[in-house]
Amino acid sequence: MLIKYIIYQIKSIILYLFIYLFMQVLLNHINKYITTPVSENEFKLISSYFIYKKIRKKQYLLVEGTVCKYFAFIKKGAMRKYYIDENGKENIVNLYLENWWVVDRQSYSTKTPSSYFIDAWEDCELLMITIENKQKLENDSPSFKELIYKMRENNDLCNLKRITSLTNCCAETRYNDLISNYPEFLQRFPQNLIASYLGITKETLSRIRKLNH
Amino acid sequence: MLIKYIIYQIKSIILYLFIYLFMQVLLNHINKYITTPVSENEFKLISSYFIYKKIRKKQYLLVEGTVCKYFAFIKKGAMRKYYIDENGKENIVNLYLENWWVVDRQSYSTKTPSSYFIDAWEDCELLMITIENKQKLENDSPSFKELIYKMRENNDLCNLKRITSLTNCCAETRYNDLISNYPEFLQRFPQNLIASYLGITKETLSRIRKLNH
DNA sequence: CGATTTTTTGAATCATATCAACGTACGTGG
DNA sequence: CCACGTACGTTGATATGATTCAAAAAATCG
Repeated sequence: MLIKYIIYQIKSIILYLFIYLFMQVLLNHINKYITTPVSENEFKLISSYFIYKKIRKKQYLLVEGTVCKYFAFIKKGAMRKYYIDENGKENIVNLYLENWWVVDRQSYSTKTPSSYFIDAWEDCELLMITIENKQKLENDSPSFKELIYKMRENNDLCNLKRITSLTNCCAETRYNDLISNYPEFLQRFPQNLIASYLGITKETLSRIRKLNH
Repeated sequence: MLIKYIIYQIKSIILYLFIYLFMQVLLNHINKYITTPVSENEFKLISSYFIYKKIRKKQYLLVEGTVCKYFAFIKKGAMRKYYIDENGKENIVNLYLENWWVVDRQSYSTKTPSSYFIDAWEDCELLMITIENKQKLENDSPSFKELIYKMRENNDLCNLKRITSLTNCCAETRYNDLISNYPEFLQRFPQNLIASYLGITKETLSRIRKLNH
């Protein structure tokens, strides 16, 4: 019994250390975006709200028809957001890698069922916070609030760029721009997903790549 | 002298009444978006920060290379946001009508020079607030803060829809969707602007309209 | 290794752009 | 108020870019 107890204690200590280590990644990320570094105390507060979760390839973070409950930070892995159209085809809306935030803002802010699926393309390690705790933390931690604000500006900017790109550029330009902005995408995602994200067919993408040498 | 003074006073009263009337439009707009109606006092506070301005067709609200200083609410008229590409062609980014908010968020939030022009397509009446006063007002007026938040969610949603539409729909579908969402666009903007907004040529738009009978 | 997924290739087809010309509407100055 | 010029819209012929479909080749996974 004593041994069992000791093992249990050791396990929780290890778990605690792990989470602490994992949160360091988030801390670095936050400090990169905000003006004054996060204090020790504030960081403890932030840490207390996050949960660490591993999800395996193909597992869902969000399923169409359910309300988005979590804001997730990708510590490790790759994810995708997509919807299934009337022909049953998957349409990639977003691709995500390490240090990206994943959420369906529309669903969580209006509390309505999502029209998207979000799943893990690779095995993932996530740092997650519930939507309610995110609100709380935004009120209690200026740094976190600033981060959320900046991430949102960032996201907004990306969306606008994407609209401009889709409106005025041909498939080849869009592909080249994507790869120069996110070269890792090619190694981490198959070409058919990238093609879908760009709004072109996999055949077209294959031909573009052939021409590019 | 006395007469001059009286005239001056009458003028300012009239001006005040005008502004008060104009602000009613904004009040209605705000109440449509927020949960609890704006109180008398809060509305007075909001009113005090706005300036009323008429601008004539073709006049600029924002010029490329300058920093966006105002948040503008269109009380009356039509505006457009566009950029000029390397070939000197105008590319329409957004079209705006009554009760829309006009701003270059990227420019004002990063305080960097804008890459867009915003001008009046029709003679306009605007209710404008400086970016600094907008921040102040967001802190002092919960209703205004809620409005800004809601408008932003809204904008976000529109951008996402536009990305999906550009990625997966053909020109005809995009045009039909636009017209069913904003039927006024056709009466207020020439087809070449609408075509540019949709990312198609004016010839293609003309042919689509012909087929639609 | 076989099974499955992903990528490539070719041919036919479709959607949209381009270019050039003409038609129409509108507003301004004489 | 008319005539003119400018801006806007339509049409046709042709070119280009991207899709579709089918099949084979290559890569990946258990």
